[in-house]
Amino acid sequence: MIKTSDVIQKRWLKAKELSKAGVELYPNDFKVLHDIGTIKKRLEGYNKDVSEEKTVFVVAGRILAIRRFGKAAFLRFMDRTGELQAYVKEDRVGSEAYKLFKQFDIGDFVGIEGGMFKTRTGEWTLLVDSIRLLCKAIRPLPEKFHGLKDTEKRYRQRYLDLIMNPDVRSIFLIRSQVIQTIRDFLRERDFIEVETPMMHPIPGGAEASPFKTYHNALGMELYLRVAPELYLKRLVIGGFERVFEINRCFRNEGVSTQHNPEFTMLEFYQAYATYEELMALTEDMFLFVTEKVLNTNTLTYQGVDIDLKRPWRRMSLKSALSELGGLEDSLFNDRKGLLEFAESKGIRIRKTHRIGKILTKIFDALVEPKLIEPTFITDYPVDISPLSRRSDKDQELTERFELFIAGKEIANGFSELNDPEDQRGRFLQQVADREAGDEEAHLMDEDYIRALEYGMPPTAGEGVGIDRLVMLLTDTPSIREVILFPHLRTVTD
RNA sequence: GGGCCGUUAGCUCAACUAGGCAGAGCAACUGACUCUUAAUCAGUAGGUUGAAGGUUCGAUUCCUUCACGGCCCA
Repeated sequence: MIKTSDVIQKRWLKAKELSKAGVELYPNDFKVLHDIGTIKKRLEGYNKDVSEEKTVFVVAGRILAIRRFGKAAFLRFMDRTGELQAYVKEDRVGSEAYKLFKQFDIGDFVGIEGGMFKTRTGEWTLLVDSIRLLCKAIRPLPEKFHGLKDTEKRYRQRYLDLIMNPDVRSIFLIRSQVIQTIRDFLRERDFIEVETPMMHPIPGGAEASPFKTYHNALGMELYLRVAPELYLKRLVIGGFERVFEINRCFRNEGVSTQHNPEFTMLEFYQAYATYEELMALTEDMFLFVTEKVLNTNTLTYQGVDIDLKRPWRRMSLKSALSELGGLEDSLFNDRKGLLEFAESKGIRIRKTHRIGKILTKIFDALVEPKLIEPTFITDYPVDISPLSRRSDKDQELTERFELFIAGKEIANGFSELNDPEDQRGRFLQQVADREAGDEEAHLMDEDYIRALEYGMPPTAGEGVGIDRLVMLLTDTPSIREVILFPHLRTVTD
């Protein structure tokens, strides 16, 4: 035992006493027949007591509160489906059993058998015929009324957070449902779910710094993936025309309320589709998810109402910059003018940045926060879109969009570049950017070029940040609130 | 990386402004109580004030450094 406070000591002694009295502290032979949710459902509409003799429920859960009255007690306990009150009376369970029950604590797991009755105040309550210890808790739970508030403790000991804070439980239930609903949506459209490598010899698919690791037996450096993109497109080449993956990506950058070093991304690819079709699909998918999970298509995020009713606004990057960012059209291709404009707005730009990067820096600072209602920004410059197909209208632009909601980037999609020669050129430009000091630029991936040379059908693909989507749907301001175990520094106690 | 704020009993928080015995509620323990809802009543116990150093007769309080966290900025 690490820190032995007085409370823990006493509980530990109590457990020893129970054990000496012949009570098994950690049995596993109790057979649960009912859960709290089911019991509550069965009682809906009942006004009389459910016969305490005829209908007996067998449930288990963790004790959250005990109110003792000498020879009787109310206790509140919970299982995965909810919370229920139980009433333990000495004359019903027997004096021996009641004596042992007196040694049970908040936090202990118990198995209970009994019928249901309504209390004087009209609350359905389990009238206990027998109660049995299923697991003794040595440490006390946080206080019943204020609960657990300390943010650091909530993250480090998430199990306590989940026990004490129903809202937190609800966030992660919604997260699970969101992911499940997305799977349903894509499967209905004939997508198959795949798993591609987490460890990449050449990190690619996004402009980001990777985590480096080392494989001892192979004697080679590997990188945790920053995106699954290049592998998923290899699968399209292999004939899996509709694929998706929902899994972790890793980016070696700062942590903030919007960034966790590992985060969950949905990526999907559909052959013979264009970025236009994916925008429509995205609208469908998001509405499908909000209607299934939240039963609505309007959201409130941090006090701001957001209507998801389609069609969503679409603007080119250029018009967004001029209309919302106050950037004159004439500056769009004027690198020097852009640098001056950025400086006048207090936006720091690195000398090595090419025009596309400068435009996105300006966009991030001046336009992104204004995109509250769902908005697709389209037509991104080629030099910041090394994997996107060029636009037929303008060879310097790509068939690409990013989706913004509530001032956050939620999704990024494009018609895929399937011309191997163009792709090689783009990689070469990225390599040059890297040599010029851009550490996030792509590396040359000859294996991927070779795959493209076998031919990839016209395809469109998209990535959706699941964490940010869940933040939006659960109205949480920090990404750490939607990740069960967010990254924290280790602490030695 | 920078700025601001925080770290006190198992939990939630006081005490810091202006240095002077470290406190409350809940939880725990003892007793009373067979329909409670943050049950109630009487009593008891519980602290390396995040860590190290400094100033001082005296530091939770002032100063320095460090650790961890939160928010904002990059």
